[in-house]
Amino acid sequence: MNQPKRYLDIVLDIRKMISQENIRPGDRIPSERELAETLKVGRSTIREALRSLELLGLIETRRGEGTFLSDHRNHRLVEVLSTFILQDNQSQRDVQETRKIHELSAIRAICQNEVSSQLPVWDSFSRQIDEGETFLREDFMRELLVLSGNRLSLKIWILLAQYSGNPYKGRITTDETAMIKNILAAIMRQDADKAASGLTLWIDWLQKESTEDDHDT
Amino acid sequence: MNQPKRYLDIVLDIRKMISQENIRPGDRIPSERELAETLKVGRSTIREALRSLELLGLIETRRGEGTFLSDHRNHRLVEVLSTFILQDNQSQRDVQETRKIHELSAIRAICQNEVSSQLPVWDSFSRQIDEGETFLREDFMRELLVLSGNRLSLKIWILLAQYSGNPYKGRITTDETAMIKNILAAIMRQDADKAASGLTLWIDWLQKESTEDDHDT
DNA sequence: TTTTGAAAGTGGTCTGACCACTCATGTTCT
DNA sequence: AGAACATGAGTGGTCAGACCACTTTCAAAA
Repeated sequence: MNQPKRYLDIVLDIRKMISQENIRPGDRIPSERELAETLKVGRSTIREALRSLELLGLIETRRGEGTFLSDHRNHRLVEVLSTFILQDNQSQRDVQETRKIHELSAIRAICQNEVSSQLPVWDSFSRQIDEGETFLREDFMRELLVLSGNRLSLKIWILLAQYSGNPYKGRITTDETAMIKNILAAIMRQDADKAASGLTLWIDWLQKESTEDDHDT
Repeated sequence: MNQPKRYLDIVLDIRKMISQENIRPGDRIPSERELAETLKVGRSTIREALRSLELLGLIETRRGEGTFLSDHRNHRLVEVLSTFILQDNQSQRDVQETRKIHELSAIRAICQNEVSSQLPVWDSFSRQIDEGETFLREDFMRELLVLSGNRLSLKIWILLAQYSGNPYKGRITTDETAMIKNILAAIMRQDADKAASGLTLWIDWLQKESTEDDHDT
């Protein structure tokens, strides 16, 4: 019977402490020595837990200052993780697929809401396309997630977006303008099914495009 | 000029070593002491890197045996992240909504697949209802997620299920049998839209039924 | 008043020491 | 010979203490 790993308990303890003390993103958490004494474990054990959380981007450490709850704006872990996890095809497919799930649900939610489907932002996107301006695909997608109103879904999506390479990272090309305008039109007339199928079309097209362009970092 | 974190380099070094030595999932990687000597750093630094990778589910350590490349590419990160993500996002609505998103996507995926939509399990559910047997709502939902084939989505769903408490925990009642049979029929004739709308109906009904349980921690 | 610098506090790293556990090897007993 | 046992080497788990590099603070000096 293997003992449960201490440092895992520590991770949970720290999390509990954070919620109990009402520590918010950006706030400082107790020092390593302090945590070690409070939780009655060695400092190295504390550090193993903290380093794990740091690699996940959940906390941020600054030498000489302390350890802080992160604002969820960090990438650090992503490159590392992608080289490990995403080598597995099934995993990578799942990430893409799950991301798509959230995007499709978001666009459906928007269409079903009279307010968010009539927002000037859609017109603005449409006008940008007409005027030959480009924008980041990711910005468009993020807008969908934000306006869907589901903050949890948004957070999950942001995570997945970090994991899922760069088909979304670029700017839209003229090849895509027709598809996007279709989507925008569908949103503005609150046609959820058409908007969803249009978005599916676009995403699938994007992923097909990116499989031909393969880079290594 | 802040020095870059050592243990982050170590993570990359270990990754490089793994690919160079052609270590595959399930294989053993060098011991901590060995790594420390090879990479010319202290053992504690090595451990911080390894613990991070372990929390991510990338490696597995067994006391007395060694450290191994993780066999199953599990997304343990989701579990850890969730405890942090959900802490400030206590809007139970978002959790329920996101859960629904995954359930609906799952049932759609099943309908669009000739194999999974024709599995005997659906007939089995149907027969159980006819014979007056009951089953846990959660078991039905889990079946959906499992058969959707997206393991990441399943992981997320399991998490959300833990956080979203009650409505799914019970057994089906006679009030629901008609709705469920509708859903099952739609699945078996691969009617994704009908299956999805039927499931929506059921879920909304469930949530309406239990509109008195509101906890905050 | 402003500047300076020493001290305290913090994370980063290393070392050496135990402990608990697994496994292979050798030894003893039957 | 075969089986049960004992031992020791190797490994991860944890701890304590020691430096180092860095930041902040604040009292002393200019």
